Amino acid sequence: MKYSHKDIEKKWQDRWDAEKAFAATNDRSKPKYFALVEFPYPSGAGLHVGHPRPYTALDIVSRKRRMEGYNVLYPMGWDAFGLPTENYAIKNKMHPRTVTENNVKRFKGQLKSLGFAFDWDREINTTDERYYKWTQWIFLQLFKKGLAYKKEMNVNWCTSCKVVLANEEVVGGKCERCGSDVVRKAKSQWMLKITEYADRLIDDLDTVDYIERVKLAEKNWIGRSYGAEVNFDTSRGDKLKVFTTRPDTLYGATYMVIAPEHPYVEKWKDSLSNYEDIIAYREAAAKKSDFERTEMAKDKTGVRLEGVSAINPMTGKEIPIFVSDYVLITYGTGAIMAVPAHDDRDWEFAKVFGLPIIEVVAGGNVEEAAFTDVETGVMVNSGILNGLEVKDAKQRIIEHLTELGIGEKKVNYKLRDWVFSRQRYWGEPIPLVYCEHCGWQPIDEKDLPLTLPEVESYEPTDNGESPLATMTDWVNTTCPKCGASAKRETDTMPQWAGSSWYFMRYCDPYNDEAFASKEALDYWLPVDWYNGGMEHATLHLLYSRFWSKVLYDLGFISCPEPYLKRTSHGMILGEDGEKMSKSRGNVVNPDDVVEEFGADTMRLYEMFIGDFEKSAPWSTNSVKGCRRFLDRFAALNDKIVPTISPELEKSLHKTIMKVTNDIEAMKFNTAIAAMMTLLNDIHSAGGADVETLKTFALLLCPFAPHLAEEMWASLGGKGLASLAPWPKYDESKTVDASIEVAVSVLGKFQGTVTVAVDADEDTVYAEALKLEKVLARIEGKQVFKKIFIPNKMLNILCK
RNA sequence: GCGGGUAUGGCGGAAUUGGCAGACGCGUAAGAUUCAGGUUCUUAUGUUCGCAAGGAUGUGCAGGUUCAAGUCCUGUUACCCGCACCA
Repeated sequence: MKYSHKDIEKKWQDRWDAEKAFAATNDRSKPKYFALVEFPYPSGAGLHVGHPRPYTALDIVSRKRRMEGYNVLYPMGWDAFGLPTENYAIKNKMHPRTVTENNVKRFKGQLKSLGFAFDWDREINTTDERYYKWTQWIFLQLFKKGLAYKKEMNVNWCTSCKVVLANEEVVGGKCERCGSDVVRKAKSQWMLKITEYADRLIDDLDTVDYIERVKLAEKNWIGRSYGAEVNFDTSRGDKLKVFTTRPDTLYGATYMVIAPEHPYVEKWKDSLSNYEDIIAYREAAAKKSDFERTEMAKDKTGVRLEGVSAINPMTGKEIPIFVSDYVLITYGTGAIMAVPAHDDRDWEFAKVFGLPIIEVVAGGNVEEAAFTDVETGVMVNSGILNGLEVKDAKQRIIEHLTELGIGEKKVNYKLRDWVFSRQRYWGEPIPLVYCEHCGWQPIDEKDLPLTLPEVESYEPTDNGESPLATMTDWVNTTCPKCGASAKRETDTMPQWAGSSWYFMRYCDPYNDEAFASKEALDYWLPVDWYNGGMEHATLHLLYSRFWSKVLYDLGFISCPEPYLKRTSHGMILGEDGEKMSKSRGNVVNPDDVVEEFGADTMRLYEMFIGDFEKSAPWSTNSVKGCRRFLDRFAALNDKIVPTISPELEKSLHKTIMKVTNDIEAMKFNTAIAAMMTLLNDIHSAGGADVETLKTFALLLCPFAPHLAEEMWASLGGKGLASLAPWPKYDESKTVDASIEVAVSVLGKFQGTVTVAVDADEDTVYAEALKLEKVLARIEGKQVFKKIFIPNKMLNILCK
């Protein structure tokens, strides 16, 4: 059989479509399997060679599951709201919807050309009214549960996109998307209380099978730390509350620092003789972007509050208070007790301002550097804590502070609430109305979806208002509660909204009564295997877990964790080993590869390229190697023989075993290597019988489905190979009757002997003595010990 | 600074978890097929010494444990990815 990918790929794709071969069924008696890949943002650039890597991997898994008899759900959709589309639409004077439609069409064609076994009947699109109706509905549930609130706050403002960014979207002080500077700007924003779920988002990670680095990234991002809150008396007669993870060092607190934005600056205004200086410092700090602020991290600056001081509750000593931008208003209480002897930052600050450094944990030299070790030190200069280890001192002091009523145990998180508003057009409208009498009111659920109005201009406004704000007809409405005139919220939701629950919609995509029926959700959820990019560990993954937990608490779904298993793929780099980018000119277009070599080669290559979890550079030569393998596979069609040797049969069964196991372990590269070995074996043997070749075709089917179908059909296979039962191996045919055992003398390899499986030490030794090299090595010496590992090796020790 | 990861031929990568390092593929060389190029097939291919038989050496670097180390331990270097004044 001459292999021509152009002749067969379209043919089988059409056949799969016509037979709805990959549609999930309603047969709920079968075990289900929900395999999920992150749905793409349909950008104008089209599919990138990075996309097919995870898609192929889970395509292989889901195809295997289907062949194993599962009712498989492997869906695909479009995460289509978002800034790039809107920007492109503005630039080219098109409607974002048109841009989205075009891009989706292109993406879908590309995905189809790769032969993925997606259930296209369940295709979803976040910009579809019938979809975002339910995104809005879920938002309303959050609002009604008190998890959404509006807050005037300093937000991250991208100067180029003219939009507010979530903390997660700011990378190194720059906009994650466009790379422009991000500055702070005070704006009133909708917030979601993800912090209320911080503990569960950490603790429930123990119940799921995520690769470790994803769990770690989430834990670090949430940043839970245990410590205490302590109230310090001040000379104003009020209390200044701090959070510390080192309450054990309280005796060493020689000054305090509050953030420049701390409300006490205003509260204490009358007592502050240098109030102007403090305000000047605060304004200078506000002008700095987060990035600059971090850049200056090395040089500690600050201003002492003249006129107010505090009392160290343990030593009774009066200590000064400073404002400094190394203390963040957004973390803890926005104020700290400073212990220069045992904190690097406090130490640096103390050196600049000439403040006392008092050692309270022995073990270092606090004149040279802060001693921050918590494992080895012993408490000194610390009254009731003297002699204790740090760990015990922490506990003791918290008990003591609690008794005195001036402190208590406290947990803090780095995680901030989720900034949920965007001042852009191409997003889900937030379904809330502001009434002067009733405040913020949800619109009636019957009135959902609240559709995006047609506007003249999508341009963002310089004052930071959403383009929707100019649509007075749309904005002016009536209060759902009292009927008085009211105004709609004009901000839209962030792109993360639609993707926070999309996997649930796949379960029941046409439902108009609910986001999905309880029955469908109970059957399909949780997702059995979810693969996606590492970059989403702290964004999408966290957000969607949060929404899932809320829906779980409200009784809409039955699982507290949406994804049972999460894996992540490595990036595909350019041929030069650098990240693919237009500017480097190293971008490979998947369409070109499919055109020249075929989808099967493309799929095979992307799996063969290396360890699935690691990055790997593209190599056109290696692509050719994969094509060669398929050519040689197709050639088997002309090499049918009546029977095969026991050796070849063994090779077949070993390959079935290896491919079966390797797919589960995501070791797609070695699974393919095993099939290459089998192919070499068959060619060396001069061919194989029909049954062997049919089995081989089934093994290859998840990887290179088009050619596998073609081979299966030409060998007389019934129905589609994609729906045939997955091959089984005979355990007894995977073990060799005889085996090569390595022989070493004094740990040095000398050669191998062939013996029966499970041959004992004496037998192997007797064979070993027939090896010339072994004899030469032990000649004239006395063998005093033999180390024997059955079926592996024999090491002869002599002197 | 903190956290995580990686390091194996000319290249991408294997190695049953301590037991023959380099599977599989690419590339390269020689030969066969072909008018020729391409394709295909055969053989060789870590480095090094040697005409050869054969020897030595070899998994970033330096030690260690062990009969035996790519794999375990200690130290160290380089690169990649997160987070980053989080009290």
